[in-house]
Amino acid sequence: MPKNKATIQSIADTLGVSVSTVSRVMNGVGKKYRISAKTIAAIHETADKLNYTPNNIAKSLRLKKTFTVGLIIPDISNPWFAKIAMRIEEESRKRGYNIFLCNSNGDITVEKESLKLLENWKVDGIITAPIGIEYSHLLKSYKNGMPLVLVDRFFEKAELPYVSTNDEQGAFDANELLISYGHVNIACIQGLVGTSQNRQRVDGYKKALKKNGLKVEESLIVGSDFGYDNGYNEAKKIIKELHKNKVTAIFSTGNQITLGVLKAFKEESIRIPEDISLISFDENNYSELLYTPISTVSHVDNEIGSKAVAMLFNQINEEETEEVQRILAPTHLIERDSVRRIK
Amino acid sequence: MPKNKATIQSIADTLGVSVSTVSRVMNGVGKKYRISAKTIAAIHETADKLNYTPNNIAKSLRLKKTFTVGLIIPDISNPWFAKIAMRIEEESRKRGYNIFLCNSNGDITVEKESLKLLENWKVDGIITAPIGIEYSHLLKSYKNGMPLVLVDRFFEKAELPYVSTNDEQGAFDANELLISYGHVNIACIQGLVGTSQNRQRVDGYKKALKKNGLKVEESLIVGSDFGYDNGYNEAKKIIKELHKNKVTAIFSTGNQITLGVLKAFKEESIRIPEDISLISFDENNYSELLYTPISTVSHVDNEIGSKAVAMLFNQINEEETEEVQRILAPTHLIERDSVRRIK
DNA sequence: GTGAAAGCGCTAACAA
DNA sequence: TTGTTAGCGCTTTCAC
Repeated sequence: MPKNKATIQSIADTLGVSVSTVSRVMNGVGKKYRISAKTIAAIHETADKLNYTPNNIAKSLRLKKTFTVGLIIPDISNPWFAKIAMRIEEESRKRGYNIFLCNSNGDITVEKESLKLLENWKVDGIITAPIGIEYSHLLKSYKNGMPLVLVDRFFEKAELPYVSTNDEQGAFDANELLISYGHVNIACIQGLVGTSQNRQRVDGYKKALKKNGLKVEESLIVGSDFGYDNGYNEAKKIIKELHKNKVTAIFSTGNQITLGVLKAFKEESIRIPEDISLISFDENNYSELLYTPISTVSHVDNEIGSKAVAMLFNQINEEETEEVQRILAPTHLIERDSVRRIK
Repeated sequence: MPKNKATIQSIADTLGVSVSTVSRVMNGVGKKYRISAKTIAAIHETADKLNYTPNNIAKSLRLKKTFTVGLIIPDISNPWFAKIAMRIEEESRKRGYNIFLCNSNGDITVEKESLKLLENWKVDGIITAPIGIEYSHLLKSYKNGMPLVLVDRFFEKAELPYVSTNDEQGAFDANELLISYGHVNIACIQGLVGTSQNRQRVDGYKKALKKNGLKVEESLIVGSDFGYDNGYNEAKKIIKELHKNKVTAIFSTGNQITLGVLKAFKEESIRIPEDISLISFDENNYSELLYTPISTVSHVDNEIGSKAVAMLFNQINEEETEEVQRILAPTHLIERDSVRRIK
């Protein structure tokens, strides 16, 4: 807090009026209290002169309301989360609320600390894209009366409101496409095990296989996180064992994984889709501009952020407290050139 | 602020001790004051039982310090800014500080509002990537004693500390490369006019031309913002007038512009670099995986965020108040296949 | 039309 | 070793 010292008190003192008068004027209810136009003008003037900035901290303490919403995101540098964060910020600002941002770094300990912190800051509500492994802390906070909405990821079993996308359906569709094109040995490069996202996508993959009478070969479900390196490494392994695993198509569960796979294929001179087919979760504006335009599952939904904010404010304003709301937005398939028909 | 009611007062009451005792225990200075182990345990226990969460608002008001830094970013959904924001959050957290996030949406009015807001919240310091057109509000705040650091963009004329990259040099290098490969009619697709970034990049372009005895043709400097659509539209125009403008190479000032250009070229069946050469500002992990791997100017510097935080804390802790610090990190050229030698 | 004063939850100087 | 109390800046009830 820098030195700026002006308060309503100091304004009142220099003008010889009371703090209540200044407070009223600063809050724009001057004429409602029939304070003389002269006084109002004088107050504004000295406020300017003294470089007065209202103290929201004091205001919040007094009002027991901070006009602030806390946001916990695993990684804002991920465009997907960043886009959601942006919408949340915008929508909150429209309602006169500000954002307290916390990165959880994909680390459950940091997530828990961040939650505690936001509670300490007495934010009016919390929106979070949880790591997705544990939720007792979130549930506790929510049960304790903290307005809370989950975005992007959720917990099937918990009584926690969320807005997310139906990744399982998306994954299912992608793999059905692969199967309909004749692929049987499909590798799945998964993301962070234990997250709802990963579970949904892998489940969609499995369901598509089963529904089409194919056996789920656990050794074909590989990888361990949503990063570029994971994609790169797993792709290299798959290529090396092509004679053994007979893989003809890969289902990548995330955009960074896909980029890693592409890099590996390029290094090994593996052509897409001639040598191997690829379909990926996550649509990006560069997807069609890659050396082979990639077929993707798009779960872009610009409304996720705004829906979450709306849900949160429902809770804050205690409209419809009856039951926890859940929204699952649909995904859709974008077909390009990365999948080859082999039958 | 949800209902949670426990305060140190209520803990004190239920235990029949004083608030100071509770305060001391909650702040971990219990034994320093030789409070009995029994009391300490009892306090922690009831705190737990009552679901006590410390009130940072009250604490801040009392201490006149919020342990909070404000961050104003034009567009958090831009990976470049998001990465910086992430580092800033991380580094601040390490120091026990939290982030108050404001999106300026590339709108100077919103930027000004955000600044005012952060002042009202009495943040201990501000880091901002300014829109880059006006800076009087920032300067005023800084002169008033608010610790402040600019990132990514800066004002040559203002006495404001910043950490940014030397985009002019990067642009210069890129265009010298083009020229050394025999290109003479080079189009420059610029970003938002008036921003330091754009100015730097366009200046680098001009300098390279001049230094090599080429005339700067203003009609070849086109475009108006850093978006995808701008790249797309301008590329289409350039192609349409190829017989007139004789353009053989394009210098794109940003990654989204480049993606737009690529899309346009693809639609028009323009080959890179056979039909036209392309070099772009901004390296991304997909740059080498595009249908033609793109030569880029990389200004990736993971240290921008952490340097900015370090600078800010210098100010907050009033170490070295003597002069405003400025850092310009170097860029470097990554050559790939998108530039053709024509002489 | 304006003011006095209580109190939001906390810390820390001073007392005991 | 623990307690009492003033006060951070603000809003708002009650009083005049």
